[in-house]
Parts: sequence; structure tokens; C-alpha cells
Amino acid sequence: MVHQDKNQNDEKDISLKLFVVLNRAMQSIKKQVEEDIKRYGLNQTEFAVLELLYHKGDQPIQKIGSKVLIASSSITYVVDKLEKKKLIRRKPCPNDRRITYATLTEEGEEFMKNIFPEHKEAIHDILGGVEIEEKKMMIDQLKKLGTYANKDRS
Amino acid sequence: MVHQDKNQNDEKDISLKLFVVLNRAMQSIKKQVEEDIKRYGLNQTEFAVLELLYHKGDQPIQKIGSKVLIASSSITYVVDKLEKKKLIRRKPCPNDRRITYATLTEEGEEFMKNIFPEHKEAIHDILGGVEIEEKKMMIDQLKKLGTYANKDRS
DNA sequence: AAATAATATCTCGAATTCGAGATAATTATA
DNA sequence: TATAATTATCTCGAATTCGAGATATTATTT
Repeated sequence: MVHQDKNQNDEKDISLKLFVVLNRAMQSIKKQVEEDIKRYGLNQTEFAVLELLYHKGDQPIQKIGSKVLIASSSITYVVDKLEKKKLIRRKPCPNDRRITYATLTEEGEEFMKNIFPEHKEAIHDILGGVEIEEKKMMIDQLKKLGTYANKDRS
Repeated sequence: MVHQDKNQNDEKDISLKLFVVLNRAMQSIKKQVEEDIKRYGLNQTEFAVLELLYHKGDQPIQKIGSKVLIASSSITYVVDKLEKKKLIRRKPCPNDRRITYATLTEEGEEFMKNIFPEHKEAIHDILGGVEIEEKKMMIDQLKKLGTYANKDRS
């Protein structure tokens, strides 16, 4: 085996290692975050939808799916649940009758105003394993990784 | 608001940002990896179990759960599926009759020998967004993040 | 204008995961 | 040794997510 091949194998080992570590770290972090969110009586998907509406305003149901990265059939389910909890409601679009907006109720608005700072605090605590400068680096690197992963490599 | 408070808010924003980016990157990467694994007729959990047995040898079913990070009830399900596919089989432990080992069949061994290099290659391709030195840094940082997240912070 | 394509939401059934608790075997304690 | 505690696996029902396809509406093409 020539030197060049050896290096390439090493690099693949590093990639594999990174994938494994990324997986584990994410799983640990998600578990903790999930636990925080459970305190508010929600799961991560429900919270993500509320957060989107809270920060970006009313959204067509379909847009929610692409932002929160879940399938259209799953959104219907989540929106139903949040509607039952009276945190959001459906509002038909007057111009395009195919579209239904999801919008925070007063109650939902109030709810998010209360819990979001706590949630942010919790995430900050959970991510306390690295310094701020490292976080900034990781953000850049993860963006590159994510963007590249989405590209077509075939 | 005094200067100190402002900095702390900034830091929390960075943490939140890191969490969001981490989530997104992971989701993109996982989706691609899942797609690769699907080519072999498996899902990520099934593959993770096979990989564990392939690299670490026979494992008590309960050990699999803690390594692959899924609940005991889920393992039963996954092991059942892999057994139906004739890739692994259950083998009772002679010393301790509570324990059942999962072990690769000949077929499973052969299977992994064939596909694992391809899989590794695929992951390497998917993670092509950053250079090798950055990968090494990320591995260290993610380990720190993961370890810290698992700690008790209450 | 009629036919076709595209878009948005929803329904349905299947797959996966979990938590609570059942069962059986082993280990520790009184 | 009998009892209690621990450990390993499994069963069951609920929650969540997906993909395929149904329905309704709007946009495009012929």
C-alpha cells in the first residue's frame, strides 16, 4: 500500500469518527433539551413550531414543514395537537383558499413570552462544555458541513 | 443594562445559535446517511446494531441498548427484525440464564464485510464540507459538549 | 374555455420508538 | 435459607413520524 492510500484511509477513519461523535453529542444534548421542554408540557416538534410562529409570525402550514423539517402529514398532526392545547389556531387565507395559516393565540403568545427565556437559559447551561470562541467556530464549521451534506454528490 | 449583562445575553444567543445549527446540520447529515443505509435494506438502528457486533463481537442484548442508545423495548424489536433477516441470531448465555447474546450469522458477517467499506466511503463523501484538520477539532469539541451535556447540572 | 399541471392540506396505514410493567433469573441481605 | 433487591429480557399500548395517495384550489397550457 503506497503512502497516498494510507492517508486516504486515515481520513475516512476521521470522517467516520466525526460522524459517530456528532451523533452521540447530538443525542445527549437533545435528550437534555427534550427534558427541559417537557417541563412546559410540549415535545421538541411542538416547541419548534411555536418558536417559529413566535419569532417569525403567522405561517402557512406548509411553510412550517419546510422550516422545521418534517413531512406534511406530520405537520397536520402537530398543528392539531397545538390547536387542542389552545396555543395556536388555524386561519384560512382569504386570497388562496388552498392555504391555511397557523397563528399563535393570545394564550400561546403569552406562553412563549414566559417560557422562552427559561428555555434559552437551559440550552446555554446544557452547552456549557465549550467556550464561546469555540462555539463560534463550531457554528461556522457545522454550517459548512450541513450545506455540503445537502448538496447533490451523485 | 450594564455591560456585563449584555455580554451574557450575547453568549446565550450564541449558545442558542449553536444548538439550532447543530440540529440542522445533524438532520441534513443523518438524512443522507439514512439514504445510503437504505440501499442495503436497513435503517440506522439496525445498521448500528450490526456495526456494533461486527466490530466488537457478540453482545448481551442489554449492552446493545446502552451502546446504541435506545430503550430495552426498542432493542427487542430491532433484534427481532435482524433475526428475521437472518443477519444475527440470539444465543443464550450458559452461565447466566437471564442473558441472551446477539451474534452475527455467517451471512451477517459476510454482509458487513461487503457493505461496510462502501458505507464508510459514503460518510466520508457526505462530510466533505470541512477539511481534515477542522474535523479533528470538531471531534474534540463535540466530545466536550457531549460529555458536559450528560453531566448533572441541577 | 377546457384540459393539464402544480400546490396545499389532509387521511390513512405502517414503521419506529418509548415507558410502564410483567416475568424470570441471579445476587445481596437479614 | 428465606426474603428482598437487582438485573435482563420481553409484552403491550401510546406517541410520533413517514410515504402514498385523496381532495380541493389555483396556475399554466393548448
